[in-house]
Amino acid sequence: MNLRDLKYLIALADSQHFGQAAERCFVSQPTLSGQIKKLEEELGITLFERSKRSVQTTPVGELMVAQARQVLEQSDALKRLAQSHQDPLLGPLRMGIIPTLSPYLMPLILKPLQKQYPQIKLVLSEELTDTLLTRLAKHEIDAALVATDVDNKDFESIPLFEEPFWLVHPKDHPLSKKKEIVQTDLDNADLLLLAEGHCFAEQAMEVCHIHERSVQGDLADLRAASLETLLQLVTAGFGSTLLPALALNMVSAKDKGIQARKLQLPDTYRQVSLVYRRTFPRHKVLQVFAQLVLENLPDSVNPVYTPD
Amino acid sequence: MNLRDLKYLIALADSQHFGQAAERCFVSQPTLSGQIKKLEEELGITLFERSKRSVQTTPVGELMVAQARQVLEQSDALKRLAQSHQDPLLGPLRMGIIPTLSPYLMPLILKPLQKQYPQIKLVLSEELTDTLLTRLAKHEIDAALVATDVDNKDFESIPLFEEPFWLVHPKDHPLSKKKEIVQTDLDNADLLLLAEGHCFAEQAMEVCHIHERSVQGDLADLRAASLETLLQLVTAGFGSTLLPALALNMVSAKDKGIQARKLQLPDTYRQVSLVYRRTFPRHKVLQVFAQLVLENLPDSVNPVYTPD
DNA sequence: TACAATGATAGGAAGAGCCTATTAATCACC
DNA sequence: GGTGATTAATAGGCTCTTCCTATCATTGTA
Repeated sequence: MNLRDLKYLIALADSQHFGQAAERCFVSQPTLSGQIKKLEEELGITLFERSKRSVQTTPVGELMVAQARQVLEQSDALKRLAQSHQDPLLGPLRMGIIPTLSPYLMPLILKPLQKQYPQIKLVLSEELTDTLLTRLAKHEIDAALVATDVDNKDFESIPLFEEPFWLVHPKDHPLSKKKEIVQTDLDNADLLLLAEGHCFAEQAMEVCHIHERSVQGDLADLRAASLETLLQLVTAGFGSTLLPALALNMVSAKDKGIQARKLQLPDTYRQVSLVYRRTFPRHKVLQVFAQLVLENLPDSVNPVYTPD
Repeated sequence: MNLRDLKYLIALADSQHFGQAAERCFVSQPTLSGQIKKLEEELGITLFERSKRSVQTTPVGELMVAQARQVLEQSDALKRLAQSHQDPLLGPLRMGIIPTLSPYLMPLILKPLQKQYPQIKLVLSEELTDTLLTRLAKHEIDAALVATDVDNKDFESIPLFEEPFWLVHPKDHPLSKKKEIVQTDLDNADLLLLAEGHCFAEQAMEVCHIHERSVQGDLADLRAASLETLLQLVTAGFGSTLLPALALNMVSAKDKGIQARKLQLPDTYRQVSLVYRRTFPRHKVLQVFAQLVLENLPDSVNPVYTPD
């Protein structure tokens, strides 16, 4: 049995005429005649009572025709469903993003995204890099915005921008007297950093060559769960911290008692990129997304993405 | 698109493994692989995200799979429906029957039919021969029990039995003194017959060689609408009448004031047969029906049907 | 590093579907 | 009553699809 056969069946039931039904199906009369006969043999029932001069659907045939219409209706629904999903921009885009980026990047792009590409339905998950990559591998998310180089042959990355690190300390901190922040300053800055797992902490320490011992709280549980908390601690005078550039909007807006200073050291930034499975079929939507991020970045970061 | 393709799609979605899915569909892995690829191209969407090592259904793919299940479910329903109608005995048998036969034959066969073939659903229509044949041609009924030879190349007949004519008259009628009824007696019998259209009246006159003038009521509206009415008239002394043999059960049971006598004239009977369209596909159910009628006839009629 | 597993590709064989031409039967119209 | 038109079925041949086997490329594992 075949969808085509069912079309023939319905055409013949509608027209009660082999020739006309064949025409409606764009085949010759012998073709339709033969296929109907085969269908009858396969189903084991007579669908049409033929005289030499006319055709009439049998009562059983009517039942079959009604059911055949159901089948074709469902298969048409399938085709329509497929058609409505041909646009790769359409459908949910399940995006993971790290916590040290999400609250500062997302406000910048959500509105433009909604405006320029209303068909893209962004579903966000805020989690640590490891979790994101695991979920990416499990197809639970489609892509992730992370700040680490990903070395996995299943994944590919689109580098988006470089985000410099800034030092943030209370205004009455000894460092506020210095014009420029140099390497050794960091070692004496009473640094507060995020808890384990946040790539930002490790990256900051690595690229800024900070020794473990320069960081507070390893033992005293003074490592914070979010940049927000961290900033609260700095404001309260517990020490200084490093923040990624995008997080600075928050600082300037909120508190006058603290000071933010761009590091003048080389390579003190992190690179944010969009990671996705090499096999992800809707590559287009990622390009669109990357492009849109770039168009809405502030000057405090350096774009690196170049669309093909 | 094809029902087979949808089976492949579902198998692959279920097993997430080309080889296993192919096995489940009794085809080789390259076959399934190729067909899935073709289906994806036809639908214009990626149904599965393949890495070198594994397969995963895309979100759009999941939608398609769900819809494909709907299609296959409906097509399975069609097959089941067909299967359940393969028995030609099954389903309604729309039977027409003439009024001078129905009330006497049907009581004899309905119970045995119900008992021996409970799957046959008899739908009865009681109408004059002409109407029955018209409806038969229009496929409104499947067969008809009539008492006339049908000469129509679209129709075929199964002769069932010969039903003799009896003369019925009041006990105090002059004819009751005669031992045998002969031709000339009929001309003086004050015959009452059925109204126009009933084949029985015409047949009776024809086979018994009755002259038009021997019949009452042509002008005085004394031709009755049913054999029941006719019998009432005879009982009331308005004259005599001819009845088909099966109708005699009624007479003997009801009234002692009248007398029924079998005609000893040659060929004074009518032949009851089962008429159907030559093209009617469920010939079997008609044979079964004819056989059953025969088995339940009283001795007052002569069976003529011989099953093949 | 060799081997097993997996999906994709190539090439050829078998089958299904389709078309044209024709037949057989019926109907309608002189 | 004969002739042409209409209609469904059949025959024969062509084409496209589907399928198989064999093979390759890649990846993970022992």
